Amino acid sequence: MKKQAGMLELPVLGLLKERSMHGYELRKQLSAMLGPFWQVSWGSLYPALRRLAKAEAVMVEPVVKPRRANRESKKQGTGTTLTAGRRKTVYRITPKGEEMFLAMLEESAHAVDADHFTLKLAFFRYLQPEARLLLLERRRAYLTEKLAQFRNNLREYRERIDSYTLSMQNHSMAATESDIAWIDELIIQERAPKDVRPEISNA
Amino acid sequence: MKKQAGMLELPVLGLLKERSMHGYELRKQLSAMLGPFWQVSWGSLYPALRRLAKAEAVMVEPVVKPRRANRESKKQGTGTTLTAGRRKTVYRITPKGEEMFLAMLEESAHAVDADHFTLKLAFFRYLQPEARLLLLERRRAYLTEKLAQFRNNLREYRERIDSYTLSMQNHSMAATESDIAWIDELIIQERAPKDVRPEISNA
DNA sequence: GTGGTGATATATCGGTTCGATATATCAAAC
DNA sequence: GTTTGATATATCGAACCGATATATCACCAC
Repeated sequence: MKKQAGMLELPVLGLLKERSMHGYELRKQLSAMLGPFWQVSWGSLYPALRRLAKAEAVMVEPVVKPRRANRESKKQGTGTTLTAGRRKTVYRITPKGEEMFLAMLEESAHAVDADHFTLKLAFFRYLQPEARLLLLERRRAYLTEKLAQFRNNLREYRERIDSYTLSMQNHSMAATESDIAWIDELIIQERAPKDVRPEISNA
Repeated sequence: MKKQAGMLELPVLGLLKERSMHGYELRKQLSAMLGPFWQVSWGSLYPALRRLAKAEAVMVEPVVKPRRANRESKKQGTGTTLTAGRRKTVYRITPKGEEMFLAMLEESAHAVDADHFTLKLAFFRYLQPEARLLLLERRRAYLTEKLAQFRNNLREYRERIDSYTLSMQNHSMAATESDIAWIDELIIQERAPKDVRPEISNA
């Protein structure tokens, strides 16, 4: 039904791959990248970071706060307007973490439900075109199967379902069809040659 | 991000309100009602049933299997082709369970995310039109807010997001807009008088 | 200056859920 | 007769959510 199965590891590693970050910023970047429906909770993010640290996929760099102004001397020359100054725990990805990231990204199983697929898509640039197409096709097949299940389901239960529930299922089917159409666009763009530029367009 | 917070109680009580069922059938009916994306796991359904039993919202009726044919006499007259014959645990809703169901259904807070809203919608027929409109408006406001967050988000981060992620966010926004349009339809239908039939339509 | 508010930052707890797995019974196919 | 597949209940560990606690710091009003 929902989502659960070590899902944070992939995006966390993916973000740390670009630059080291601390937990709070990680969460912000996650929402920025995936949209406002993705608000990971602290109760899942921090344990996930600890798991990654334990697996030696990330290194912790406890940052000692540079104490902008000391109690005695109010204006010190060095770094007065630094952005930081607070206790932070910055995480940096390790070579082992990079391996884990790629392994998780390429693994084509489990990439099927909406959330896992979204997470992989966000790091598609690290995959080869063939690997991307594989994931896209799998996602498409999954959605097509769900659509068939919707139809079978309605064929069997339509009479027993009230109008609100029926409207919900119809909307849900339409959304699934829209998802498939979107995947199809992605597939087409993936198959389109990017380097060859037709000389017809003289705009 | 995802869904979690005693969500099964409402639909389980709602189904048992119509007729008593055992766990396995409950799961099937749940999928039939809500569609193929709703496949509750045993690990959440059975504990939920136990919670409900503990709260005296449901009663358990252990059904002794009618042993179609005894070991000695192969063909007994009574009930040869009964559909059952297996150990089952049938759950029946109690008056207290009915109260809980209505209380959970009417409570307008927390009705805001997609899953909770879907679950409430599936039992809208037990609500007054005003209560329905309240939930619909709340859901609409929530989606509108998310849409605004999408736009702010993109305004700030568009340059830093790659094309795959951008495509995903655009698709996600379109889906949210489609959700809002659907809610608007439901609101219109809810406000439309159902009894008054205009005499113009002479089809 | 000092007091309040809100953003930044990390952490933990309890309860819920998932996914996998185990174990049986029974119907029907083979 | 035996294998397969649907029915049926149950449990386990890992992961996740929501709420909550605790600080630090920037900023503004007064």
